[in-house]
Amino acid sequence: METSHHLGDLQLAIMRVLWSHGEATVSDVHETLEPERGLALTTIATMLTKMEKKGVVDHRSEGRRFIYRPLVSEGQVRRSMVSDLTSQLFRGDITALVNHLLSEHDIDSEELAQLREMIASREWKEDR
Amino acid sequence: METSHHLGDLQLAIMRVLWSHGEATVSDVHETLEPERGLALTTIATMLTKMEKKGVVDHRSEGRRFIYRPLVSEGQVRRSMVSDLTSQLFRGDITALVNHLLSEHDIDSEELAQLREMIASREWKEDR
DNA sequence: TCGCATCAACTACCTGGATAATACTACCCG
DNA sequence: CGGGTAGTATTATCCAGGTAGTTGATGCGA
Repeated sequence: METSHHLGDLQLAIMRVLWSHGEATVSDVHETLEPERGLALTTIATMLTKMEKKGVVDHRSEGRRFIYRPLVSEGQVRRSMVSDLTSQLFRGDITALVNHLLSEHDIDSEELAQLREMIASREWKEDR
Repeated sequence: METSHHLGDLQLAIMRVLWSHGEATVSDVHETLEPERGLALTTIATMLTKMEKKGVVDHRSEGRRFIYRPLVSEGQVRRSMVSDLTSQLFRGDITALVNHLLSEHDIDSEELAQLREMIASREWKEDR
């Protein structure tokens, strides 16, 4: 598997709602996203239908309303999207991506220290 | 500026040809991509037209054929696409992305050492 | 019970990426 | 000079993401 779950912007926003709520109705999602997006409720509903067709969410009926539930985890989506980008732009070379991040994006010394920490603890784990 | 140069798969492949050749005709691009993609020449031509309309390439005529030239650098595209992904998936937190890379993608100890090196040299540069 | 509010279904439209056939044009060669 | 060829322009299709109106069912409140 590892079936390239490529999601668009709105789809991600919807997934984020589902991930944090566990499950949600169309209205729930709509209300949550209303402030920053101001989309019609039908837009959300349509999107959820499409996403269900794609297999990233699922629903069950409760009375006349649909309760949606994520079928893929945030981790899966991240892995898949990060992998896609890495292979597209860096021929799959993760260190090349990190190198890019270090040289082309602003990282302050505090963050650098954090990164050093992360790597160190990875290395310990490695030769355990 | 920093105008979000979001490119699709084929568009990236075409850009890569232009970046490595400096400039190229439609046929050049077509011949280069033929092996792995097997696309019609007109497909490449159409794509280049669209890309020109978007402002990522440029052309001049030489006789009856067009010589295309990239208008954005590989670095710009990378920055822009990596930034997009980072803000989409990690709320712009670069260290979160690196953390994700470390824990969710396979990195061998040699690569870890490389990363440690990168960070170290960054830190020196930082407190110069 | 009747009408209104709620909610999903259906349909539609726009954009951009990907793909390609067909049409047009200008040059070169015989 | 006239036609074939090389090469661009035009046009079209398909798909997915994004956006939303209209319609249809249904249950709740007066």
